[in-house]
Amino acid sequence: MTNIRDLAQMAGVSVTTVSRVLNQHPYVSEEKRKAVLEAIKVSNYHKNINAVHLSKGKTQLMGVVIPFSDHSYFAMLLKGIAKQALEHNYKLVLFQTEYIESKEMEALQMLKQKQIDSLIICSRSCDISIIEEHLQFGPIVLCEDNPRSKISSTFVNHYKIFSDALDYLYQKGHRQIGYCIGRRSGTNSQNRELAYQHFHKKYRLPYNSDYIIDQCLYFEDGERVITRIKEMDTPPSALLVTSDQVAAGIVISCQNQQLSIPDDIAIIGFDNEPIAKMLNITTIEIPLVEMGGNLFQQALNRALTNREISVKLIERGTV
Amino acid sequence: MTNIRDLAQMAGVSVTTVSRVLNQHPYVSEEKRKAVLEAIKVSNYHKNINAVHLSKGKTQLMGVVIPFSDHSYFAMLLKGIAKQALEHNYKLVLFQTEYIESKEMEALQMLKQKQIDSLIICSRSCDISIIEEHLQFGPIVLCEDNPRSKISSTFVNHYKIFSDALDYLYQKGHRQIGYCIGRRSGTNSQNRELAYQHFHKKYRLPYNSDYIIDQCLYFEDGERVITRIKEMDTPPSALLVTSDQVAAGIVISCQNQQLSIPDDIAIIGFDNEPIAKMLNITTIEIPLVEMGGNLFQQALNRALTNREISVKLIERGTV
DNA sequence: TTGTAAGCGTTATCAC
DNA sequence: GTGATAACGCTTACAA
Repeated sequence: MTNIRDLAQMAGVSVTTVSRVLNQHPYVSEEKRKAVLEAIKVSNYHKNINAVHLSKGKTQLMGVVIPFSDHSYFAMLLKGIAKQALEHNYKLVLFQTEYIESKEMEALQMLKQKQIDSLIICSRSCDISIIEEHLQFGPIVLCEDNPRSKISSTFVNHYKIFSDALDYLYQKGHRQIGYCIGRRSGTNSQNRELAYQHFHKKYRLPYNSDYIIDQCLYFEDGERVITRIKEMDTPPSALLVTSDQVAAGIVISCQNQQLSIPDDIAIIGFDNEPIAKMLNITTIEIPLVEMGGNLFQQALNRALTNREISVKLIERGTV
Repeated sequence: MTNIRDLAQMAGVSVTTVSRVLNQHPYVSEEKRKAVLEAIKVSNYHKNINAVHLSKGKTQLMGVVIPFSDHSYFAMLLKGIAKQALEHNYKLVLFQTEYIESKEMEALQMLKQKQIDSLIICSRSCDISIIEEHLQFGPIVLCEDNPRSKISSTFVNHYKIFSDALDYLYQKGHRQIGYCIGRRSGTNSQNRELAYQHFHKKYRLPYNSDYIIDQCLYFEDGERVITRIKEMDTPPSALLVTSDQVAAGIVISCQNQQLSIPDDIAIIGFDNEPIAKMLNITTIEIPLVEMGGNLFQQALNRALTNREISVKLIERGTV
């Protein structure tokens, strides 16, 4: 492997001059530039980027933490991040954590060790205080509403969205409303649960924890939801489903099992994915790709910013 | 940022000893080890991994090229790769190319520049000769059947699979068979097209290029397929659909448009995703996660291996 | 416009 | 067991 010193020797110049040519800096005579370029060509030279990284203390690598790479919500966030990354000449290092805390720690570890310049955590498992401790090693951004934290974030107000959606269903006459969620433990999930509790208090409705169905991540989970609902003595008349994929699975399951939508059960999905349009599912549009782009921008800066993204109810045929 | 030299000074030992402790090498007295460990603790020291990379000439980073991160086929391959990566203490650098050649070139560039140790290309855009040229910089593996090439690969025999599936449909009485595909230009796609042509020759069936429908990637593309088929004077009686997602979209579309499956049109999907089971779709099971794992293994070695993975027809209700 | 030389933070070789 | 010291390949003051 030929290096910058070999090049300097071949071209009969100093390493500085070679470096200048390599990084298109000014103040190099055309003559020497050509000599260097020639040397590069004949030697089939390529920069060792690790040396650059060590020297500069930067890697142009950004870490992205997601629990599952085959889940549409995260895939869309990732799409937005990847697009911005490309434009800004950053590469992405992917951490697929499956919500295992130790895998998330590995990402933080890499930030500490300077292998990545900054970190986007799309869904967090480990404690917020641990994240904060790592802030000294580089920008970290989250995709959740964490007031009074020192961490930048892009988020939607899940409390408000859930409240509004529940109100909407209430206006439509629903009194027994359940919801489906991926996991119950995240910040976003907890905000939703809070909204759910407050809703029941506000309208003095009986609170039924059976109506909260978790582990709803993929299309096929919709089947389980319907099976479970059919077993209930007093099933909910409406369901908030925090993923259009799952909502779609529910709709299909209902077809298979002769349940009528929205008469037997009303459905509101989330995200407004194409599948929701196709199946005519009422949903709450969340601009995930845009959010991904915003997360990237925040990770690029050191500034502390918390940006709320607004959403839109798309009324279709499942309510 | 404290470094290994500071540590040596603090602990009153040499950098070598510190390095030994850091890398758990033998031949360090318990006494000095403790001193070093103590220094590490009080100084909040962390290795600069870039220096390690430079020194070792390796990064423990593996590149993965996929066209779309929100496509289930690639998401599953990625899942398998990520799992192995974790076990072998490798991190993944993701290149989302959208089939744009220049983005694939960036991945090759990083291999050249030693920022990644090896590269897995799940779906290739650029010429095979370009890949071969880059083989000198590190292992590159492909996910396609490229006989007589010097490139390692894990693949399924798309020619044979397609031939068998077409024969199967022929036995079931179908004479007008079409197929849906993502793009027509990849090696895998061309093998399938070849099988399709040979099938028609073998049974002396009229060949109708309208029966090949491309750009079929996502669930929602199923709708377009059905729209198109309904416009045909002599529509196919069966469809090979190279993705269960699209097959599922087709099945739903048929429901919406009062087409009966398999009477009006028979469907065979690919991959055996959960959605196929749920919608009772006959499909060809491809162990994508396992293939991903195998790709990783090959990328880890320098040996040239070409491994064919076998598949299985899962008979359900759409044929 | 050009070059010298001092980093960047490790690992590896070799002598003691 | 231990420690100098030379790589690794690049960037960047600073000097000329």
